Amino acid sequence: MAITLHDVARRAGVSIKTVSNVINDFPHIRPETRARVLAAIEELDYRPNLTARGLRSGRSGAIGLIIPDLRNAYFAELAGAVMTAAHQRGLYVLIEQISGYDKESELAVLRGPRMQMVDGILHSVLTLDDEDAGMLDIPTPLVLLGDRIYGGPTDHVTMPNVAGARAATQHLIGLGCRRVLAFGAHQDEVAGSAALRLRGYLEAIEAAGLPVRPELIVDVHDWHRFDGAEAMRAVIASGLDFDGVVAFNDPLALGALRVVQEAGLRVPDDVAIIGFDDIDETRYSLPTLSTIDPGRDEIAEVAVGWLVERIEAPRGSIAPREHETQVRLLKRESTTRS
Amino acid sequence: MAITLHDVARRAGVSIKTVSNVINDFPHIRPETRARVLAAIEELDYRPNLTARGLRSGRSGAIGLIIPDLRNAYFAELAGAVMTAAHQRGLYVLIEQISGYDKESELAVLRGPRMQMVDGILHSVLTLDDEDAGMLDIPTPLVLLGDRIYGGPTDHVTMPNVAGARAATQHLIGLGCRRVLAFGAHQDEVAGSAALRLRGYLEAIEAAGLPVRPELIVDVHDWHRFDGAEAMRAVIASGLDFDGVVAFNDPLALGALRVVQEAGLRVPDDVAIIGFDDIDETRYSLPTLSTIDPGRDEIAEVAVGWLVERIEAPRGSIAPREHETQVRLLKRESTTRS
DNA sequence: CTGAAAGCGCTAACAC
DNA sequence: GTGTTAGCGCTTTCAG
Repeated sequence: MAITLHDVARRAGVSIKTVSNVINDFPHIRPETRARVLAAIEELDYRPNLTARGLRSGRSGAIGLIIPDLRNAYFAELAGAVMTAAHQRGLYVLIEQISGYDKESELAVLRGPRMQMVDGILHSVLTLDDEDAGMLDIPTPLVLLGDRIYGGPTDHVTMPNVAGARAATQHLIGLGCRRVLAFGAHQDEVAGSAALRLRGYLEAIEAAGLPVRPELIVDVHDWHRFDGAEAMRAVIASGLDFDGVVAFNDPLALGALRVVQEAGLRVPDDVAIIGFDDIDETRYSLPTLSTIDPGRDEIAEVAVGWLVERIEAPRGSIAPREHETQVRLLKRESTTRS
Repeated sequence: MAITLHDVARRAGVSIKTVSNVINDFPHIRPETRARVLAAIEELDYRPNLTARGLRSGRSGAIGLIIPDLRNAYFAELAGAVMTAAHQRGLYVLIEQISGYDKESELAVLRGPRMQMVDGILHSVLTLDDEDAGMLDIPTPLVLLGDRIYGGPTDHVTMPNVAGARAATQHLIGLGCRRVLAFGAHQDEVAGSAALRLRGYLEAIEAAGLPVRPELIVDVHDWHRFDGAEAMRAVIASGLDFDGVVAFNDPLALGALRVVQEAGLRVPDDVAIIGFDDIDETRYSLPTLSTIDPGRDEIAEVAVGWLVERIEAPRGSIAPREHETQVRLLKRESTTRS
């Protein structure tokens, strides 16, 4: 059996309350008493039982992080940033992946037993949209990540999806591209990153006075490297003519980059390619990949900060807030024509 | 305040024990009583308080996973595999990253407050070695991942580091390479993946009757893509002559791959390159990267299975076991000469 | 400044 | 089959 407060109290010749006071840095303790308690803690190698503390105080000291998939580098990097921000505040992070690409799976995780014991939840929205805002009005403090829910009941930390995709598309048009692929669309959806990035693409095309060509909008359902490669293979096999690619995330872009070059096209001279998210890998592909920096550390820092505020404030006392990070276009070799 | 067992019991007109019995699928409950309780649970939307259950039962339902760094794709992919294996057994996973590259940081995580509330720990060893085996004799069930501790007090699931590196090196020698770089060594260490992979390299060089050239052993401390690129830049700047690279992990190989090609060398014709770990990305680089498959899913499955056995068995009743996955050499373009 | 006692929500003995 | 009771280890009143 582990050492408890009682053992320490007995050893130090005080009551458990005094030990508890010392541990929790209560003021008004005589220095010699404190020293005696500290010595007892040291000698017995006492560690407080966090479960018991959690039961009594109603706080677990954990926050939940719900993300689509750790194998996606963007989310792994985001998870790392969230863990760093949380640890600085003495919290630990319970990561959950959304098992399926549908609303039921997503809500199941949010309401599941695992998220029931955390003090607050950071939820990177995958399929939920404005219609589902009501489902998010849960008792646990919640901060949403990613672009999808507007007018929701809680805080929302986003990256500038529309503006980012618009900037990326404008950049390619500025390079002289006239047949730019929107690569990774989900045309059956009205909200979500895919829809917003497509909107940014369309805005840039129209602003430049170019025609919107439906055949240049390529749907790719999953956003892994593999899917980008497969989709690009199909595009090339179809004989479609194109000279630029705005990929809706970096793995898609990297998969496409590979296949484009395999087909004998030069990047960026024949085809310019730009991604989205600035995962580490984009700095070391050949050629290096231009991309949109979503401000990952800033997202993590703001989101954790707001979540902590919500955990500490009475429920309902904080009105929904929104934070959008700054767009940063990172120009690398895949869009630098000599 | 949340709904408790008492609320359900009152609603159903039974005692809390009966409700508890229903929830825990005890036999010997009259069907109509069970139905009444279930209805009350439904109506009140009751969810058991896992913290209270944990305090009472001494089990939290969580296992800890200690890994060096989530930003490293290998560990992110491993974490995903571990979460899958754990969820199948109804456990959740608490991931912790080791903050610094030293024994103190590593032991601090292992003994820290967060790992104190889990039922068992999966620890992917970073800097600890045989000397530290004693430090691992902790009360919490523990299964070690990665190659380093021999004769330790607990189970150990490893990948064949020596054999893998030997196979990789032999593969390059078979291609005709005579000056093969060992890329990513930590020559100040005697244990750990770096030391084992170096040993495999040396074994293959000697078995082939080639001279061991110290200048071909390149130390690279961190194993990120960036470090691989920087180290390869230095190698090329130094004018060192080489025709093959056995990189000790995939990001190192990918960083090197990039810089080698930038310098005008062709891969695999001038320089053949092979990595280690089979991260997803190796399938989509240009050229695709040959690598060693460490059997990630197998590692996760065996490790979680053994950990669960240890959690359920009395402490000390299971003798230390070892499991080593099979070597699989994946030949891709970076080592396929026409 | 420190001690005694209550109780967070649940499970596990043991009655009935 | 079901109810009663105790207590997991801690924090939190409330006395003293």
